Amino acid sequence: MKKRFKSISLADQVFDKLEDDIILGVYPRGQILTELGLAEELGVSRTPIREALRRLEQERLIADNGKGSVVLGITEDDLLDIMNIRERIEGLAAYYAAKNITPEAVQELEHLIDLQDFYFSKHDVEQLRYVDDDFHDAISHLSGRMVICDTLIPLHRKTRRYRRLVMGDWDRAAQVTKEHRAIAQAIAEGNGDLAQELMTRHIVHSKEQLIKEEV
Amino acid sequence: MKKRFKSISLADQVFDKLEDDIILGVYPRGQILTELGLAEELGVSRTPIREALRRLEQERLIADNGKGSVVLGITEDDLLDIMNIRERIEGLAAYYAAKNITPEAVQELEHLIDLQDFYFSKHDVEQLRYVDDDFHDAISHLSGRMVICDTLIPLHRKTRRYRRLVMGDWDRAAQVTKEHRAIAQAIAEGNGDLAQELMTRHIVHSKEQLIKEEV
DNA sequence: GGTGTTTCTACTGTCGACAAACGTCTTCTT
DNA sequence: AAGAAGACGTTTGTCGACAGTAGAAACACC
Repeated sequence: MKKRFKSISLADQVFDKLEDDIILGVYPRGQILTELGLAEELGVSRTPIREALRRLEQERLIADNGKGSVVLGITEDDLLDIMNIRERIEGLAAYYAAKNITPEAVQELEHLIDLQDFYFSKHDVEQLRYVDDDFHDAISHLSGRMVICDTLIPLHRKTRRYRRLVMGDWDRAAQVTKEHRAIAQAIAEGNGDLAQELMTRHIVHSKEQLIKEEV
Repeated sequence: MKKRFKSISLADQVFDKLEDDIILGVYPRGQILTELGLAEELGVSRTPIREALRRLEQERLIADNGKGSVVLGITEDDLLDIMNIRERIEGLAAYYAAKNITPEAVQELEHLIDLQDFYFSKHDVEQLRYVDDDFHDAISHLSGRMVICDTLIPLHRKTRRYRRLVMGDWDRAAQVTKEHRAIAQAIAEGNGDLAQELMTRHIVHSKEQLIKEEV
């Protein structure tokens, strides 16, 4: 049997945990994180902590403050900017995904759509949120354009916290599943222009929903 | 006298050097870099090298290959994607810059425009390239939107190599200086919509120029 | 009491060392 | 001769240690 699960390094684990905690607000904006403190808290040496902090710094989730790292997190302005950027870029990803479509890709998208329908029918908000993430990440990957992936996927991760809120609105969740299905179909048919337009509209809707919730 | 120059850590220096070397092609695509090899070559220990490699990995300039890191660099596809993304985002930066304009910001932009005119009159292509970089970075910063900065500035860095080619075309360089001046003026006047449109058109022109050169 | 100076403490930057993982080459067996 | 098994070398992941530094606190002096 092929080796399928590559061992995750401690540094990766620390990064995943800290990223999640910061995005979800476990570490609030303004909190100071020190390498030694985290090392003790997580029971590892400073080396993997350092690596994780540097990556968080590069994603601007924390900032070096001379004395420790201060948590920045995601502000409401950030969130608006993220949606504005996604609104302008994510259609490109869908376009290229449609242009590069393969039978395997179609299958992958269909699987995600099926999952989405399943969790929707079960009213499982948490899982719907994950599938939503996966759907958008999958299309980014299917575009085959690395720069687009690198631009979009960090933005997807940063919206995780708020995605939960949006998906909690059941009418919107129903609309999302419908829009996703239409996008997947356009991509499967290789209709790049349609996929691009549907995706852009989808993000615009999500942005409007988000603005509405914040008020 | 105030301490003005913060000491740059070895890791930062290594990162800057490697990033430059990869973007400018000193390390060609496909070359394998090992931590130990670089440590010996640069005369530092593996720790700062590791940190630099991880950051390069996050920018997808290299990829971990199990045995060392393989240089990816910037492909022509990447470059096209970068310009497509900038074309869609950089107008936003200009828009916000115009909205947040301050007297200091106006002065900074005017200074960059003056510099640009100066180097243009001296036919100094190399310096023009730097000023071009600075101009676009400055507008990103003036937008005051961190997510936009984080999206655009890495893309600016990655186009450094090709910017030199473009600026070598003297007609285009003249046009660039004119377009920059118009953008700076729109921003200084606080005209966000105009700044956005001028900036977008400017990037579109640059993209078209780039495509023309590659053929 | 306020201000400049010194000390102190906590943190980061860097290093060398050790162990685990992975591929490679040799060697043994059939 | 071909294939399997094991030894070897290279590279990375992780650790603890040491030095340098920057801010804070304590102290002395006016």
